[in-house]
Amino acid sequence: MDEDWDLFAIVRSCQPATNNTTSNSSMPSSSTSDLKVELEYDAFSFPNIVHPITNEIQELNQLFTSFNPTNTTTTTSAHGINPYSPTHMAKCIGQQQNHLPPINSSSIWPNFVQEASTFNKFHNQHNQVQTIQKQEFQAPQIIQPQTPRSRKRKSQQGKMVCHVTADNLSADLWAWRKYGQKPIKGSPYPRNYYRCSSSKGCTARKQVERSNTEADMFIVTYTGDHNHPKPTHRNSLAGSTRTKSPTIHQPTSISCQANNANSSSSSLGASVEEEEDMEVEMETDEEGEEGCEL
DNA sequence: CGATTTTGACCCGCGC
DNA sequence: GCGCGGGTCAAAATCG
Repeated sequence: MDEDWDLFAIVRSCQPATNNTTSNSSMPSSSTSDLKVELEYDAFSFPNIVHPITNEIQELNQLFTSFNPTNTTTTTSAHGINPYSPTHMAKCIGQQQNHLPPINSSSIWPNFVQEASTFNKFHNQHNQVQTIQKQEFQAPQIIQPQTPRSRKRKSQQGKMVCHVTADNLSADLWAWRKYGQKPIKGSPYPRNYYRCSSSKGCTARKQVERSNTEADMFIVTYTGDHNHPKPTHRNSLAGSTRTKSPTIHQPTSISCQANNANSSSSSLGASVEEEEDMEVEMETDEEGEEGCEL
């Protein structure tokens, strides 16, 4: 069976380029890095496990979707910005990043909620001037760039960077389809490019690369916006690996290094058991981001 | 057959 | 203007 889901592929593909040639042949299991791979793989052996908290983006999405009066309807502002998109939220949150404490979820969430209220105000205002034309998530809602294919540097676009462990990687319920892999200058690990496969018109992108300094951490960069509801469970086909690497079935328990209770997020039905494993960097688009403009 | 991964080629923003 | 490098495309291979 090839149930080893795409995290394994991610992990495999995030091996240093020097090891890429051996990734398909055999999988030595003695080194510590391989043990880590097994652990990560094991975390992916349970795709049905729904992590209480998956990642910041999903929670943001849920949070702000819950604030969205239209709830299941993607709302795009007249300026082409979906105020409920993770990316846009990241931008806006980032603008108050200066007075946010360092990564401390218990204080982050109230700020999110506060932001959500602000957005709700703006959103309601925009609803008065904009007719929601689509009841479902469909491609026509996508704001097409003027050029068929935006080549704007991602570094200049709104994005959210998360430092996550493999566990958190596995907790991403969105269906991602890999569309590219590039070696990154200065990094021994390649960067993997994923797009959301849940909806054809979805512009959400995800980049995964292994951390240069912390081998057990992954740098996940989210860009773009989901224009559809979050899937309730993972697509069984999504992310299935095609390589014939031997499957590794070595049960290992997933260690939760951080079990800090988080009251603010528990109200969302999510326990933040891995908060310490996940760093979220809200990177703002410094150019042309008129605050939380809508 | 449809969906995915792989991977080389291509595009283009950006720095010099 | 040029080259580098990041991001995307798309054909081929693969799998369920």
